[in-house]
Amino acid sequence: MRGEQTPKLREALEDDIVAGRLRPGQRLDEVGLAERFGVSRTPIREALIQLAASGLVDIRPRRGAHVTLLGPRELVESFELMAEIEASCARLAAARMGAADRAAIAAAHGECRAAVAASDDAAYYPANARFHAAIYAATGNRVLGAEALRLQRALQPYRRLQLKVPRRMDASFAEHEAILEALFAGDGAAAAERVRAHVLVQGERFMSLIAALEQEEDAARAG
Amino acid sequence: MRGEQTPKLREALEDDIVAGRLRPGQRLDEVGLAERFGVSRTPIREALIQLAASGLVDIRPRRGAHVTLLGPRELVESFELMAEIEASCARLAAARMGAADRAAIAAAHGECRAAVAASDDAAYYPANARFHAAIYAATGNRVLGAEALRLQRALQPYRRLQLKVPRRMDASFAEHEAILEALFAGDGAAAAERVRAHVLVQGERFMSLIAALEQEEDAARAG
DNA sequence: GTCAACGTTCATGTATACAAATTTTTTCCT
DNA sequence: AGGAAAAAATTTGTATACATGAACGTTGAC
Repeated sequence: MRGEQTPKLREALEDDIVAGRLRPGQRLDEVGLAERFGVSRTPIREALIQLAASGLVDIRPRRGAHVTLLGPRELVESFELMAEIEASCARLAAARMGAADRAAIAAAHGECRAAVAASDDAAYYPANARFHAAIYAATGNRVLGAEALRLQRALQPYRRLQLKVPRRMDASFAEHEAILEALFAGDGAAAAERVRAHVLVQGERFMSLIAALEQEEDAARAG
Repeated sequence: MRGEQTPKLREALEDDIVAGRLRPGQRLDEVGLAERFGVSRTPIREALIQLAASGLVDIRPRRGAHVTLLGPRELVESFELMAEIEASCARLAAARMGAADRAAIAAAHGECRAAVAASDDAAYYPANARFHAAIYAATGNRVLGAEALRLQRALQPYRRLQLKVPRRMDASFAEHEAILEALFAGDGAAAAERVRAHVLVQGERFMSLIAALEQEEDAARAG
């Protein structure tokens, strides 16, 4: 074959997972994927290994690859890590961001506001992701930014579950405003603390939702 | 073949890199490694891909795999990320650690003290790593701890360069004592700040060293 | 009727084969 | 002799083949 296949395969599978077309826990059959993409198992395996490294896929020896399904504990811990990293980003961004960073953050915030005004969930998600990513970029630290982005993607499949939480968008946007205020005032400590709370509360919301879903499942099984 | 080879290969190569037997920048020839380990290229490639994901190896399409060689900028940024993550670990550990965690931290600190007393560099390195790892574990957050450990290993090859910095061990140990004091007093904010400074100053020491080395090289080339 | 043991089937893990690309070496021209 | 172009050689990326281990269904016994 002509070009390098593995990177394209990795991106395609990553998009499928992040976008929710492949659900957490779903099996990723090598031969099936190979047929679907018209390649051999070799580049499929290499792509899966890379996805496993970034946390989107879980490979267990002789048991195949599955879309990562985080348990309650891992989910809480992952959100705590995300909260810590994002808080660090906010603190550093408050101290270092330039005019372009400021503009990018404000622009993403504007997109969020538009989505809230239109009550458009589908539009709020990417705008929210861009708002956070703009803060990562404003740190000027690419290694840190890449790490934050990796975690953001790994947790994205679980954010989808949160769609049903009532008035989620409004609360999220209000928190964003408080974060932006602290950032633009150059108050790194306040920005960090607000970001930490913003991310942690998301994790807690998931936990409630997951607990509710599991209770439903238990009830369904018992009934 | 009998067992799964890829995990063993990954560990062996990881050890070689972390221990400095494979130097940053060094080429990792697939067929050479395959012959050395008595396996085919397939598991070697898979191990290299995993190492690339954890940051120890750098793979560029059609140009082969090399032991990761961080440039000055990436090195500074990586140490900043490490400092932020370790600071988070310290803050959380101060709030959550139990008696067993306390004992593990104190034990590792004792090993560091012994190495300092004996002026034994070779013994200080692993003891230092265990001291930091004990703090990661004391957070009770395995995801966060795994992330901290991954970074610790990825940066280990560069710590080796620091051997020549005079009185490094004494300064490091004094900083450890201050960190331990804050941790055991339950002062998360102080512990976090002291850990952050402790890690950041290491990064700065490397930078000075690297700058000096590069100047030497330039001088050698010019002379 | 349920459970366990066995055998079949299928997927994974590794080896080998082949093609494309990069690097190195050689050769030719200035 | 120095450099550029071409050819050889090495190396990566992918495909295919094969062996081992796991999942599944079937059959038998209690």
